[in-house]
Amino acid sequence: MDVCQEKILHYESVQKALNYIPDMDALHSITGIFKALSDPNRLKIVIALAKCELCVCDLAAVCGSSDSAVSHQLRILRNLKIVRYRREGKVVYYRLDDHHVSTLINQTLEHVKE
Amino acid sequence: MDVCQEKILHYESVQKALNYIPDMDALHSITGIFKALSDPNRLKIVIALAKCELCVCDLAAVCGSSDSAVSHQLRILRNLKIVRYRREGKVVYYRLDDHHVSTLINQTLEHVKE
DNA sequence: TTGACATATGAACAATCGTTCATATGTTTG
DNA sequence: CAAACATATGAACGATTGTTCATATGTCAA
Repeated sequence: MDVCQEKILHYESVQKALNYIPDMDALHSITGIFKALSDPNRLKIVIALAKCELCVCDLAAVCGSSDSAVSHQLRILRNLKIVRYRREGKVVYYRLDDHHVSTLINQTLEHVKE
Repeated sequence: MDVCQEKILHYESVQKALNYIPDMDALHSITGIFKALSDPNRLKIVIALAKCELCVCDLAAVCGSSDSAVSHQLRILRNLKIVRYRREGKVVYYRLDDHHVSTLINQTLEHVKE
């Protein structure tokens, strides 16, 4: 693993730090999760789903936004495998699919209380 | 706390979920942290600083980007009180300032290993 | 089949983001 | 003092984002 950078003041510290930087794939999957949780409406969705299964129009009520906007956001969360869904007639129920995200959200909610 | 939305299929579940949604201020400070960690270079910076104190040009080497770009990113992290710094002559040393973020990063790195 | 309903999707738009480049600030050394 | 160096900042740019609106899909009930 080469570091081709001309100006480094503390070479050993940089080498040490680089050992902790995940590879590009892992890095992108982490930032993907964080980006998903960086939008207020998406965060509301995930917090709500961390507590109970809900359908699209319920989530729209939780977020205070339109069904369409929520559906778009859910697609993003679906693609990231953060949520999963099941259809029951006309209604589609969503819930969390990633236990890492579950614990992340629960820990975050604990931190907020402090 | 009123819910003024015309279409809700599961009113009780929505009410229950709403109890867990933090107020707007808390919500924005959470999404602010997540947004900060949603950029690959900023995440690299924070991971590196979770392990050791580093100066700007060291961090540029860690990220593989320019000093200027890193400085801009550090300003964002500073404004969010995620990092703090100390000046020693010409060199400015950065380190993490928020223990919530420290534990968040360490837990995330643990999750990556699985 | 037709209408109503729940959800999904595509296009388009303003807004936000992260970089680059040029330049400014602050510090040390000669 | 001036020159060199480490860092910070402002303007500008293309790229990405989240919403809205219109429309499509899928399901049920009459």
